Amino acid sequence: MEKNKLISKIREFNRLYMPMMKLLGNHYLGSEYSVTEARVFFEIYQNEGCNAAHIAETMNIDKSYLSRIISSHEKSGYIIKKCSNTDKRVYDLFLTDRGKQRALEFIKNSDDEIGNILTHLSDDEQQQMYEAVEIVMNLLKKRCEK
Amino acid sequence: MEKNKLISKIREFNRLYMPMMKLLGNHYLGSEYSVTEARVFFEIYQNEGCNAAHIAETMNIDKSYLSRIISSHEKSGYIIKKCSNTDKRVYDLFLTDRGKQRALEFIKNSDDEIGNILTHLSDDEQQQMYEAVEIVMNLLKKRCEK
DNA sequence: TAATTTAGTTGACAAACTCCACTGTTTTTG
DNA sequence: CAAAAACAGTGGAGTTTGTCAACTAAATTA
Repeated sequence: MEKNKLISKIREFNRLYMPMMKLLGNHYLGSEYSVTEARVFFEIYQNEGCNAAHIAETMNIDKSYLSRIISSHEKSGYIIKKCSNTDKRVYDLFLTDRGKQRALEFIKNSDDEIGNILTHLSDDEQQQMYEAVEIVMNLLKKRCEK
Repeated sequence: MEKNKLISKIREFNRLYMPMMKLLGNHYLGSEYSVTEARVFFEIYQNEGCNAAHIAETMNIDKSYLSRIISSHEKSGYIIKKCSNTDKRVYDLFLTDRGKQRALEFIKNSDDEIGNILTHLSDDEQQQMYEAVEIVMNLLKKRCEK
């Protein structure tokens, strides 16, 4: 009963939130990258030295497709593949300096986008928003811990 | 200062939320539909009698691609196109009974997915979540009103 | 050491999406 | 009102994005 109310609230939230955050569509925030390409980028950014198998698993994408994306990012000079010391099949993945710079640009764009959505909020409302988001996150995270 | 904290909180939220809700990837909740195809469906569900131009604008997709998606949904017996009375270029779009039924199935799947995420929450936590989501939504909506 | 599994690559293909030119209609404007 | 411009939707042809299966080479298992 209560739960159904919550569920439909969340669906309602999703319908509002996703388009507002421009999280739908194929291009990452109007960049030249597809969402998938950008995510691969961030995956390495957040987890320097990870390998393709790890990315394929966490992103749940085809390894052959991923292999090509990685090659392409490498050709663009954004990432480098270092053959692993412990396993010659594996490449450890790193962002180049240029790649890190690019990641920061992406983050800046994303922040600008979000900032834009928040312009109308007073300091007090921003505070309320922060607290509410934190509550939601903490409740969602409890699941992950199990 | 405060605002930047809020912005990075929201980015953090997005990183957690999107994969958890399975809102990334190409297929709508594991259905046979692409996310775009499913959204066209919902757009008509929520706005019976709308036309293609309207959908193309709100979804921000190519009109020729949309035209093909609409044809395909029509062939599948999910929607019908009624030539507009007032403008012979335009078709008013409606879901068939079968289409409405399909929409309900989609919603059910989505609800199940969300329900799954919430299973570990106590009644009290569900209540907290509801209130927090509502706060966020109301704050976000203020923007839309302007 | 032979059999199996794993990381990554490649080729061939299919699905998703875009671009542009076009038809027929409506609206604008001179 | 007639010509021009704008608009809704369609179709052809292409690009991009993603999938599937077969393969190489290395690591693991038995």
